[in-house]
Amino acid sequence: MEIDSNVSPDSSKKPVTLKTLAKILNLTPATISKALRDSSDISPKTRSLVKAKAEELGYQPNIMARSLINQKSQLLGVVIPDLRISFFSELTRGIYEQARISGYEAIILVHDENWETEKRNLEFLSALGVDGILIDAVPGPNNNDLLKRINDRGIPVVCYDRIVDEMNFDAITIDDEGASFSLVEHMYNEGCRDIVFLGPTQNLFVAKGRFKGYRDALEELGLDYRPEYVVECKIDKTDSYIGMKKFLDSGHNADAVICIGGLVAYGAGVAIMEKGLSIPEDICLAEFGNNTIVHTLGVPFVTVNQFPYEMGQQAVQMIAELIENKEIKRLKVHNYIRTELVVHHRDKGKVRL
Amino acid sequence: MEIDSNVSPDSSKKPVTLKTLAKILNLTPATISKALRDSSDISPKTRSLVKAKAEELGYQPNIMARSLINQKSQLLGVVIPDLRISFFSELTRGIYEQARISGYEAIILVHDENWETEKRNLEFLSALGVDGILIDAVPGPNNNDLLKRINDRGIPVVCYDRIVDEMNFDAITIDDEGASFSLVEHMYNEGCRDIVFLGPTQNLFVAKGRFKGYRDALEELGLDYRPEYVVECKIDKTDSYIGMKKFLDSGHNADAVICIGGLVAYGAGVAIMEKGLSIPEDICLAEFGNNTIVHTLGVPFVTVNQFPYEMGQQAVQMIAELIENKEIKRLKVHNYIRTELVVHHRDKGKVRL
DNA sequence: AAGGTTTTCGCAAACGATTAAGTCGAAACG
DNA sequence: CGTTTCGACTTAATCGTTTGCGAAAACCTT
Repeated sequence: MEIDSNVSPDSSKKPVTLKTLAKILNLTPATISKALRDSSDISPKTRSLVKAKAEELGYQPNIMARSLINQKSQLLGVVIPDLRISFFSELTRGIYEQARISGYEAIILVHDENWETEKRNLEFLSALGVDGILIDAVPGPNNNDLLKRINDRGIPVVCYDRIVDEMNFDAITIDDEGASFSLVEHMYNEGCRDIVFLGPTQNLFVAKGRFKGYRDALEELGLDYRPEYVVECKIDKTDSYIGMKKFLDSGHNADAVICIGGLVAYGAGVAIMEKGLSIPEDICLAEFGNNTIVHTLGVPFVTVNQFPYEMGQQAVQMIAELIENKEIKRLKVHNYIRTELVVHHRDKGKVRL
Repeated sequence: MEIDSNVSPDSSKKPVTLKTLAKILNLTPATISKALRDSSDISPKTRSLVKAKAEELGYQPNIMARSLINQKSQLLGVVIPDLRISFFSELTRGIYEQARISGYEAIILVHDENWETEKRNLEFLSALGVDGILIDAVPGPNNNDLLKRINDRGIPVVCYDRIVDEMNFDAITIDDEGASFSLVEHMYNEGCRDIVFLGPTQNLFVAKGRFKGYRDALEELGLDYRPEYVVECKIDKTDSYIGMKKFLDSGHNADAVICIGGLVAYGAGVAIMEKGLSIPEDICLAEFGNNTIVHTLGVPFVTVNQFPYEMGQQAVQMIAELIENKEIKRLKVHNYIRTELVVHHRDKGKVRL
């Protein structure tokens, strides 16, 4: 501890407002406001005078006050599952960078796969008065009513990555079905025949799609669909660990595991390695999202790159458009973003910047 | 594209305000406001009547309006370098979870090691009217004036992880000097004698501290300080890659590299492996923060765990206290958070949930 | 110089919520 | 029964901005 020399005892402690400037310049707040917004109402002389003073005193328009009167905040609410997953942090990056470009500021909130947290987030965003909401929802219909109410009050909603079922919001996702199909196909070509699907299979657009791709591929490739090879688990590393462990203990053979995401793949990977099996020699591990957490297992795996940054960008573009022409809109838009199958090898020379 | 059945043609599209409720219940907005806040001014009957109606219509107090009149937003501004680095995302998690507990909502913005972005972020937060600001600053004094002005206007500032030089804000960091010292000591005990320091060494409290710990340890251990073993680079994987590459190409021997953070360690790791050297057999790699990105190199490394979650929590507690007793404060507080030396091994059985 | 036009600025209301002060009627008191 | 007190609600001001309208002053025009 040391004496703080930076606290000027009677520094103003008051923000500079229109009123402050008005008083100093012997004008009214209205005039200052107009001058700063380059209204033709105000003479060029006064305009530059005002601007100079505003600059000097470091005037900053109060966003809250402005939003109140304008009924527009230029704020975008973003709800996202978990920033520690690289897929999501990259996606978030796409969102807030594009948001600035489009003239908005992104307010980012995490729901942590918990619908009550999601509820709080949505309520907060709505109460804050954001102009639109981007949501990567918690599985399940828990907050559908709330979302509907928010949407009914004129706040557009766009889903990204995961779609909120039966709500018909505009959305941007990958082609889950197709990507999942390709993944199974790839495994097949590598010689795998006993392919496990790990993750939720319902309640979630993503889950349904990826599961359908899995089933369709099996059929197309002439493999039997065996329900015991579908291991249901939550999007959670512990839950997937338990699920995978149980499967392995049950004595079934597997030579590939398709996981619905990075967290699930991580849990599965741990279970497999604990069992003394090696990846990919004994079991091929696959997931969606090319997540960093899977890399920490230190073993090669197969992944579907979803270009999260681009997904974030496009989500913002969609919501921006919705905000700007609210009335015209009558159609549900569902855009798909490209994907790419990536096979990681043990060859460490391949590590890239 | 499909017809959107969810757009109710003339759904109100109007948020429910105090006025709305007032009109419906034949009362004035003032009464509603008081009723909802359980003022003894209002009779129990009316109170429950109002509450019922508010619940029914899903009334949400407008945060902007409330903040305007209260001159308090219950918002915390958080500026952070890069959410893709696990140290920061974990820290952010500590922040927003503690923020809720303390009754605030955290507005998270990323500066991306760019001082102009940092400036925009700070200006936005100040204009938004946050009650306090938490900052993990961009190195350099670029925004010191702005920070000072914001602070002078009564918005408390707390630094976490990195300290803003010469500003005397309250802060929470690790004991950079001590941790760095221990790291060098550890390397020495492992037999390393040619230890490189990689990263910035100035302009940044963290950098200065870690660099000082490095120098002090060398001296204590009886090793020569050789300036050519200090490789300056920015907190950026490409820049550290270039720096490390240059060092290796110059023919110097090294058996350990202490990197200032995860990004730097990653770049260094790539350079080392590209050179055909192996980690840790030829060169030990060390960093601060136990960052996931370093794990993606797939090699064992040494790290200083900084307990980012706890750091975030404590940062919030500090700012909350500052906000709540603004006038009393006269001392600069600098709290230190514990650290822990972690040595990662190649033994993959050790992978944990 | 008188009338007309334009420029330049002030007035006042509004956004939604909060709160001190005020009102009005009814119960309580001596 | 007159007066006080209190309960229950309303009025009005406020936070910082924005904006339509009105008014005064300046500029033309003939």
